[in-house]
Amino acid sequence: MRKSPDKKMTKPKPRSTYRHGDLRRALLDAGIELARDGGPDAVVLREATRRAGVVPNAAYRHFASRRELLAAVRSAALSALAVAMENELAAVPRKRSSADAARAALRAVGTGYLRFAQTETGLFRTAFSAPSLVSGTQEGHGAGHSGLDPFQLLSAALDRMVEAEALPVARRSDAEYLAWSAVHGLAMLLIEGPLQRFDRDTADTLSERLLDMVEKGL
Amino acid sequence: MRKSPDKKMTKPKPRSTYRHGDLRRALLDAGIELARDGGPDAVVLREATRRAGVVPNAAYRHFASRRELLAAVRSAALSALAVAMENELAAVPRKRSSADAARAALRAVGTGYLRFAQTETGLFRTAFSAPSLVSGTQEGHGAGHSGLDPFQLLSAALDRMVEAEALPVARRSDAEYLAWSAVHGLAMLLIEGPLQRFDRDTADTLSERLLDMVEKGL
DNA sequence: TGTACATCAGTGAACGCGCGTTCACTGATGTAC
DNA sequence: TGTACATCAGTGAACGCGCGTTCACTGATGTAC
Repeated sequence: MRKSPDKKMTKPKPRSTYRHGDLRRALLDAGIELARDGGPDAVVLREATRRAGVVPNAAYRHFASRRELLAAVRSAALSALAVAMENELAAVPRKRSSADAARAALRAVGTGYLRFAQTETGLFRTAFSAPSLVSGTQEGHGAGHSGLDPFQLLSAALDRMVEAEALPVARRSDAEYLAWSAVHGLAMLLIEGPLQRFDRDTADTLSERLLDMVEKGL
Repeated sequence: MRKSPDKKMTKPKPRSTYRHGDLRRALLDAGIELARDGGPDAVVLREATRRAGVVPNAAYRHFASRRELLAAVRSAALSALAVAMENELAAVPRKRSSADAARAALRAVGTGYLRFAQTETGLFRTAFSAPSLVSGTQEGHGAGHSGLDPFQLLSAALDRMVEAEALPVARRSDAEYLAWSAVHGLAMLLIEGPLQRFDRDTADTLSERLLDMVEKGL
C-alpha cells in the first residue's frame, strides 16, 4: 500500500563509505521491522535490501537465501518474546508465601506471553511460523536476557510451583504443554481468530480467567 | 514441486460441452483440494482454473476475486470441521447419568476438533485464516449437518453441562472461549508448532490430559 | 611512512516465475415467436 | 415442430507486478613488504 513513501523514508540513507558497515545487522533489522508489521510472509529479501539502501543481491553476502534471513528474524522474535516474559516476571510484587510467589510467577509468564502476542502481533506470528522443515543452521535459539527461551521460562516457572508445593509432582510432567496450549490458543484467537474484535479490557479479563483455569486445572 | 504431473493428472478432462456444467462447484472443489494440502496460501485462482480445465479468467464468472474464492473455501473448511465434531459426538457411548453424558459430549467436541486439526491440517489452517478484514459477502457460515457451526457445537455442549449440573451456572459465561483456547492452542502446537514431531499416541495422550485440565479448570 | 596488491562487500543487469486481473471476443444454449 | 435471436459462460491474448536468484564486474579496504 504505502510503498513508494516507504522507500523514500528508508532508502535515502546515502552511505558515505562504499562498504556498508554492518549490512547483516541492517538487513536483520529491516527484516524484523517487516515481520513486526506484516508477519512472516512480509519478510522479503528485496524489501529488506531496499530498506538497507543496498542492491537486492547484496543480501547474499550475508544470508544464503530468503529462508535464512527469515530464520534469523524468527530467532530475534523469540528473543523479544522471552524478554517480554522476563519483564513481566520482574514486575511481580513480593509475596508472603513461596507458593503464592510461584503462582504469581507462572501467571506472569502467561501474561507476558499474551501481552506480547497482542502488542507485537507480527513478531509473535513470526516467532511461531513453520521453521521450514528443511531448515539449515539454527544459529540463535531465541533466548532472552536470562539466556532462557520462552519455553524454558515456562518450565522454570512450573518447577518453582512444584518446589513451593503449589503443584503436585505427579502433575508436573508435560504440564508445560498443557499450560502453553491454553495460553497459545487464547493468543491465537485474540490476534487472528474470532476474538480479534475484543477490546483490550475484555481481552485482559479473559486472560485472567484463562490463567485461573490453568492454575486450577493443572 | 510436482507441477506438470499435477497438471497432467487434473487437466486432461476434456469437456464435451462448450459450457462447463458447474464451474463454480468445480472451482470450489479445486480450491478445497488446494487448501487441503497447502493451507490458505495455496488457494490460488490460476491453479484452481487449471484443475477445472478452464482458462484463468473464467473464474471471474463465479468469483469476483481470489479472496472471494478463498472465503468460500474457508466456509467449506469450517463445515467440514463441524461435521467431524458431530461425528465424534455421535460416536459417544450411552452413559448412566446425564452429567456423565454431558461431560463425554464436551470431550467429544474437543476430540473432534483436535483430530480434525491433525488429520486435515490444511483445511484446519484455512478455516482459521484471517477473514481478510475487508471481507465482502459472508455467504455460508460453515455449518455442519446439524446446521451448527463449530463454535455453536461447543456452546451447546457447555449448555448441556450446565443443565446436567456438571458445570456451575456461575462458571458458564465465556466458558466457550476458555475451552476453545485450550483446545485450539494444542491443535496449533501440534500441527505447526514445536509439538509437530510428536507421534499420534503421544498427541492423543496429551489431548486427553488437556481435556482433563479443561474439565477440571472450568 | 610509503607503495603494490589481494580480498571480498556491494554493483549492475538480467533471468524466469506465477500470480491476479482486464479486455474484447465467440459460440452453445434456451426462449419467444 | 421449426426458426431468429438475445444471453452470457467460457476463450484468447495480454498487462504489470514483485519476487528470488545468478552472473560477471569493480573499487574501497587492510595487509605485506
